[in-house]
Amino acid sequence: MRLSTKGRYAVTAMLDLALNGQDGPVTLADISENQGISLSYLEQLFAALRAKKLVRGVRGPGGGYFLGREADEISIANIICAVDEWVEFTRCQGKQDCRGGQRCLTHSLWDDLSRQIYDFLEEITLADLVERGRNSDAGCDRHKGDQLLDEMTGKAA
Amino acid sequence: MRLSTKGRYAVTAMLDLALNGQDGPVTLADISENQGISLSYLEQLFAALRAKKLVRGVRGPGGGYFLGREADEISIANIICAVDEWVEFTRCQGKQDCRGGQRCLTHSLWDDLSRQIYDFLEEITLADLVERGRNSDAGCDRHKGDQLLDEMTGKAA
DNA sequence: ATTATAACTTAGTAATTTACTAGGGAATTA
DNA sequence: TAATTCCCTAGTAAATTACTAAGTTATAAT
Repeated sequence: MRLSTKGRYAVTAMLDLALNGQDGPVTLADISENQGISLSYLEQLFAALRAKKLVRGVRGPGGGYFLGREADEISIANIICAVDEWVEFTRCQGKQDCRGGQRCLTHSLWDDLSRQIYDFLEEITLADLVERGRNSDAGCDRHKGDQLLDEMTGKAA
Repeated sequence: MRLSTKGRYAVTAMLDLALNGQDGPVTLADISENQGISLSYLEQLFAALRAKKLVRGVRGPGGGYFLGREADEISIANIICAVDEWVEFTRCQGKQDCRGGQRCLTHSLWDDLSRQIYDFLEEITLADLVERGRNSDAGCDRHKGDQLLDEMTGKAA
């Protein structure tokens, strides 16, 4: 089990697709600028996401990326697993002896926890996040950037 | 938000304390051998845990470490935070502009998720893990270490 | 057809984090 | 006094992260 900034990059990039992929594909160049992640690093992340069919690429001019499935069919666990490959279960696999059960016991307790976290993240989908964000008026502090923000998001001034 | 092998080390070490700290303190040397973590690395981890009052050290011969509070008063979030210092909230803090709301929106959605994970881990205590492990018969493959393990966990043979 | 676009691929690298080694000091017990 | 164990600092090898560079391939527009 692992959860790092790499996973965060992947999730926010996928959120970007979920939010902006309605009318046509989203280019990595766009995401790069939106999220402040280098283009080439994004390409690496998306290679992993593509391998797990979480995104679908379209080449050529006007191309870009779509979500590989509906947003409510993609869990956070799916995304994290794709880029962080957390198959880090410590079920003392033969090699490492159990040191009288003590090490093995704590490992097994950790595995239980790891499983709980996985199940938790498996239940949260991209669609959930977008939906909850919409409801709770989650946005940045609306102080001075209001006009600019409203212009871009299409709200009336 | 972050969750790495460092956090796992900290949690399993704390589990070690919870399991073996009933009758007297547990030495880092014991934990080192139990968990297969280098002594000096453990000292670094415990420096962080000590700073957050999650453990209490006793010096001198016969010394070692106790839990700083009762096992049901120590959450997994407490432990992870102590060693991984995940204060990694991306609430675009003035410096980084919002790029027309787009970056800020996904960041805020991530923060929501991060908060959800935190709340989840805040609800799980060391005592919970130990208890659930006992109930679900979580141990290693019960082949040869049975008697020894049963002795330690106090089960009848 | 040619050209521009944007996905794909590979190799290399700076920066950071992880996990450890080494060498001590300070408190406490025997 | 001596042994033990926590405590502290500095240095370092290994791994990971995040990026740069330099391409190739597929597709759409001209």
